[in-house]
Amino acid sequence: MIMSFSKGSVRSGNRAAKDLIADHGGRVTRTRVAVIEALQIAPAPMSHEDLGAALAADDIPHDRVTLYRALDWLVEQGIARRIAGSDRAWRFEVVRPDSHRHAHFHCDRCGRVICLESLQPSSAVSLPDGYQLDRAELVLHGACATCGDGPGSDNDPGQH
Amino acid sequence: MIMSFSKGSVRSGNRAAKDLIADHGGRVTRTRVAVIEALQIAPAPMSHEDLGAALAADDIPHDRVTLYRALDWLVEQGIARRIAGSDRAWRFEVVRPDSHRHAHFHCDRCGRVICLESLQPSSAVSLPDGYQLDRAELVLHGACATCGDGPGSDNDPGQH
DNA sequence: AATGCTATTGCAACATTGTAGCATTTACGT
DNA sequence: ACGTAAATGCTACAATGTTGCAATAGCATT
Ligand SMILES: [Mn+2]
Ligand SMILES: [Mn+2]
Ligand SMILES: [Zn+2]
Ligand SMILES: [Zn+2]
Repeated sequence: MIMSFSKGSVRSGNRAAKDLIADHGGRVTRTRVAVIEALQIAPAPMSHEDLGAALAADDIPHDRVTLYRALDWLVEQGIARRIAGSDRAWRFEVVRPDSHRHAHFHCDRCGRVICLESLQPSSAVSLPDGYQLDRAELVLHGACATCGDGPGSDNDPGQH
Repeated sequence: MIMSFSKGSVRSGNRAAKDLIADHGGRVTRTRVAVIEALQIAPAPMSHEDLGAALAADDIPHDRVTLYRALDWLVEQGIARRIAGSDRAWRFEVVRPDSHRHAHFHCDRCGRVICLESLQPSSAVSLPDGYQLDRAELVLHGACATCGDGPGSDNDPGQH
């Protein structure tokens, strides 16, 4: 039997996109596969716009709505995670077996978001009676290394 | 000399809206005053939509855009604070002299947001080199007391 | 390999939340 | 009471999603 690796085999901890989809009882479609693979190689959470551009760059035909629905499904299935920034655009990251929930840094100048894997929102918070905690989102705001350089340099380096 | 209190004199710690505006060098306008007063009596952060409804209920004519601009100005001046929920709508709260930045709870079922005044995002986080922290936003997600009651009761009690 | 079922897609229309430009009005210092 | 810049109130426009529905295409079965 021949074992073949999917073309973008990426880095350790990532499962083949197709298997991941099939194992969750979904149909393996062009857009789903492409989105998972894009998220797996991404160094940071990607917005819907980022993903659309990534697919386009790979000549993968896709529809805006389909992309939204693919992402919804991935999140429902626990394959991806949704992150709300301070702009109104969600960003997505693939859920890796090793990594847990973590905080994010959102650069208010260029809009880039980076993962702070080592910073996990403390879950031991006391809520009012009757309130049920599902998850905590911690987003730090400020200027990233690139943007913080020149004082007052509010550049927008392509990335959004 | 006669000392008159503004009609909605509200609760301790709140300054008269007009003074607050004037002290920041702004012009005292209908919408600004109404927004501040609405936020001062509000038990929880209000969305733009909430505020529009509140003004309408008080028969205060206002324009959508003007409301947005009033809120922008209040935030710029540090009179109000903007909170990003997980829906795409910002919410606003007045900055009281006593209270500091704090976390919020966002009910994913009814959309209500409540302040967790006692929970302040820890500011002692270590960021990558060159990153500059401005502020931290911590939002807890789950079900509020009202929504958590009946299992699976995803009601939407008017409040959004 | 062809068939059938239904999960997904693709398109067009719509919804929500916010911005931009610009002529008109209004707050307020004089 | 006046003059003037700050705010307003329109009308458009932009960004980000969602809904409905007919057409398509995965994939299990034959
Ligand atoms: Mn992350
Ligand atoms: Mn609050
Ligand atoms: Zn940046
Ligand atoms: Zn609720």
